[in-house]
Order: sequence, then structure tokens, then C-alpha cells
Amino acid sequence: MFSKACEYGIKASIFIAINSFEGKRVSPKEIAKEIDSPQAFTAKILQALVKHNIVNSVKGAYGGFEIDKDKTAAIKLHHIVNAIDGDSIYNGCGLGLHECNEAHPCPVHDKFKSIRDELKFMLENTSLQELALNIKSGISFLKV
Amino acid sequence: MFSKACEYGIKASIFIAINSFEGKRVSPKEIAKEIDSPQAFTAKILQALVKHNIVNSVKGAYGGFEIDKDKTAAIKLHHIVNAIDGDSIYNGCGLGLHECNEAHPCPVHDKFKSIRDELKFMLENTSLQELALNIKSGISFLKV
DNA sequence: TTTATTTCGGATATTTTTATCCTATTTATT
DNA sequence: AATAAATAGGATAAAAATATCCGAAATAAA
Ligand code: FES
Ligand code: FES
Repeated sequence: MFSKACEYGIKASIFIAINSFEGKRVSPKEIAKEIDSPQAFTAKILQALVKHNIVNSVKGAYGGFEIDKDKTAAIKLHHIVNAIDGDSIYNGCGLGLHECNEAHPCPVHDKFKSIRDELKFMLENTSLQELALNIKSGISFLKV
Repeated sequence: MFSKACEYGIKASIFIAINSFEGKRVSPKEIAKEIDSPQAFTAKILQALVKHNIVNSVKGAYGGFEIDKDKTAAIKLHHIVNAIDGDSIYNGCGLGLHECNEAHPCPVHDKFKSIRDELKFMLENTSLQELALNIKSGISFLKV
């Protein structure tokens, strides 16, 4: 469904958000440990999230990654997915035609469209904040 | 969503089914042309479909690939997807946890589960026959 | 100003997916 | 029996995704 990079990006964002609630910055090392991902690769993904203004980075001693508290409710999953995987997951054709086109549909178009639209709706309406809160309260988990 | 191999496999199966209705066998060359895919790679995927008893192959002169007419209604998309991509697309965790587990859900579990279940239902209930008929009647297309 | 810490970013390595090529094998026809 | 036409399948090759490494740049503290 999502690339590994995107999976790591989502989980990392959630972990950073949780810590930012408490005013703490986190390092790629802590993040990778907490989400069970390869550290250097995770660091690369963080760079992409910084470039897309989803995550903020602070260089130097006492630095690390953080997310503006006031932004976690506005940051939706689709911002992260778009930053890393692009929009093909919910705009592209399910069978790989050059584009998904109502007027020239592939064999699965009708059946896929509704599912893809639901996925799109979900990604556009799920905030980092709610995901982070569920982790904090032990309702969901980032690894294992 | 699906791998390229799976996309080619689905489209190839549809094209073979259409020709089988008319008692014609088709070659990897014809298939690749019709679904706009790399020929040798498509041939490899056909081998997998043959091994999974979805497609029948006949070697030698006047041979080619065919699908038993009486089976096209019973062959569902999920048979093809399972044969090529496995079942991770609708059984695996959306964020890459080792397994999707209600008792130990990832942050997106609840929101994903319903979408994935719908995808699963669709794949299990869409037959090769209906997809082939829609192509035949010009309602949908295999390429461009 | 020096030092320690930390992200940035380029280079490289590994693995997986996608794709190609060539020979062996099978089979219908002549 | 010989020939031509097909698929089967192993060996590579190329491209993309995943992963690692290391020096440069920035920053806070001593
Ligand atoms: S054309 Fe294939 S999903 Fe719309
Ligand atoms: S645990 Fe992740 S989707 Fe179910």
C-alpha cells in the first residue's frame, strides 16, 4: 500500500508529535528505536518531511526534530503521504494506465474508484493529533 | 497499490479470457501488445498464473495461453492478486507492523481496516468474466 | 574561541522489482 | 523423421527502493 519510507515517515511524525506536546525534541536515533526502523534511512525521510514543512529541525547541541504543537491538528496523513509517496495512491489508475480517466476507464475503474476515494477521504481527514493521542493513551502502538 | 507484475497479470488474464470465449489461444507477444507491457516479463508472469491453475498453457505449434470458458465466472480478482502479490495487500498492517492485530493495533488500524476489508470484498467478488465482458463491449480499456 | 552535539547532504552499498536474453522442451504438421 | 512453432525456465541485466556511511555545516555551552 504505502512504501516503507512512507510508513516510517508516518510513524516518525507521530512520535515527534507526542514528544513535542511535552516540549521535547527527538533525534533520529530515538525515533528509529521507537518506531523500529533503520536509523540512517529514517534520517533521510525526516529531511524530506522538513523540506515539506511538516517537521521542524533544530541543528546543533540540544537540537533535534519537533512539530509545532499548534500544527498537529491541521497536519493530516495525506500531507505526509503526499510528501513521500506522492498522490498516485489515490489519484493513479489501479491497473497502471497513464491516468485514471472516467472517459477511458480501465477494467477495474468503477470498483476501485469508490475504495480509493474512501482512502483519500480518510487520509485527508485523519490528523496527526488524534493518532498521537491514541498512542499516548495506549490505544495503539508504533511497533512490534 | 498492486505491483507491476500484478497489474500485467490482471490485464493479461482479461485478454486471454476474451480470446478464450472465441476459442482462440494467444501468445505472450499478442498479450504484451494488447496490454502494453514488456513481453518477456509478461511471459514470466504467465508462467506463474499457469502454476496457480488460473491460466492454461499449450506448448508447441498452434499452442498458446487460454482460460477454460467455464472457469471465468469462478475466477475472481483475488485469485490473480494472491498468485502474484500474495495477500499482504488486504491482510497486512498498513504501517508495516509484523501483523495486523486487533489486540495490538497500529495508529491507523481502525481507519484502514474498513477500507482494506472493502478492497478484499471487491477482489473476492469481481470475476474475470465481468471484466472481460466490459472490455468486449467497449465499456472499459486495457491500455493507454 | 573551542568543543561537543546535532542535522544536512552527497556518495555508496544492498536488496528487491522489473525487464531481457537465450537455450531446452514440447507438440502439430509435413 | 524432420521441421517449425510455441511455452518453460535459467541466467543476466537494469532500474528502483531501501539502507548505510561519512564529512560539512550549524549551534549551544563551556
Ligand atoms: S482508469 Fe483505472 S482506476 Fe480509473
Ligand atoms: S495493525 Fe496496522 S492495520 Fe491493523
